[in-house]
Amino acid sequence: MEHRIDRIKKQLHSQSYKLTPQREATVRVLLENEEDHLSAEDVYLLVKEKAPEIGLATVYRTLELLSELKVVDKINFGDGVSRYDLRKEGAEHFHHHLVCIECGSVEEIEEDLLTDVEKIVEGQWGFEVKDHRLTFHGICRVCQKQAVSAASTNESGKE
Amino acid sequence: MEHRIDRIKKQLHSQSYKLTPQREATVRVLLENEEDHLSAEDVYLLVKEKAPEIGLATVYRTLELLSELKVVDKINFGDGVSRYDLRKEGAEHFHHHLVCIECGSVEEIEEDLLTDVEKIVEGQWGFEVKDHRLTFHGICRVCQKQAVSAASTNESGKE
DNA sequence: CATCCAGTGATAATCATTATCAGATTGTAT
DNA sequence: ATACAATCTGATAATGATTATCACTGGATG
Ligand SMILES: [Zn+2]
Ligand SMILES: [Zn+2]
Ligand SMILES: [Zn+2]
Ligand SMILES: [Zn+2]
Repeated sequence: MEHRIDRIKKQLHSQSYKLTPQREATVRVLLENEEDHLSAEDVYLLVKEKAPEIGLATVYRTLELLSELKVVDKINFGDGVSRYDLRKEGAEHFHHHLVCIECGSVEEIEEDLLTDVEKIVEGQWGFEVKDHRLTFHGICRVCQKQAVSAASTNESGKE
Repeated sequence: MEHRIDRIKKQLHSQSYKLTPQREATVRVLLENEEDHLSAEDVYLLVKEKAPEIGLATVYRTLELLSELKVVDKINFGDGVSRYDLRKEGAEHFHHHLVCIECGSVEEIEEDLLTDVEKIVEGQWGFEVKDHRLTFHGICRVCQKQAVSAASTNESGKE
């Protein structure tokens, strides 16, 4: 934790930005909720618990700054809000997501998976890939099981 | 053109929706600008040229409806507006996009490219893929050429 | 005809995000 | 320490996209 804060601090300093208390509080919230996909509002409410004096605008500004520095990636799952996702240590690219259309859960995929596809895109389309966004929409493991058990219940009930 | 309108008409009827004049005008605009990625506002302005009496709300409603019927796909390139992209005839999945971070141009990729990746996701993550969104961010062919020629100009100018 | 109801247009309301601006904080030169 | 400039912050207003509301229309049904 402290280690990662230090790295981010250095990254900020390298562009002559400071790690102010507000920025640090925001980063801590992101680190503590790394598995989630928080909106700016979500982050704001969580930061407020520790640093009640912080303003919403500052949270937006901080997230924007972290986004420029590639500390976080901004992503949109189509529900009208931007979400902010910490980039894993040393990750070259943004990771992928599995969004369940039944329960709304979001799972992460760390593996790159796109190496071959990017080669094709570079070779065949002459497009120099810098980053990507890949999201799959479908049915998660849990919802699949529920569908199966619901079906067998119906069957035994001779519906 | 008429052929595709007919198919969409049937698709609407199959869910007991009607192809009203407003809806038809909207669909025609989408067909005539298939290569673009229009926002709701864009569509509204274009439809107004032919059917000046149409209201913005109706355009939003129509796009939402077409989206549910999978006639169009709603996509967000991160610029704060939703864009609507006609699904190609008979296409199983949404197509992919190449967004240039220099000039903002958007190129399309019809080829699926993700068959293998989806197999992995289904096998290894147990996730049943229904659809996907894949966007590459990078430098398009044109901007690459410009960068090269700019560099050689500098060189010959002994900058 | 009377009734019903999906669909429509105008416009108000909502909600996320951005802009503004005065005050606080920091670093630095004197 | 004092003065000064630059950065940063919080409150709040403004913006802009999208959604909700509501009265009205036109076609279908009996
Ligand atoms: Zn699920
Ligand atoms: Zn994620
Ligand atoms: Zn370009
Ligand atoms: Zn497209």
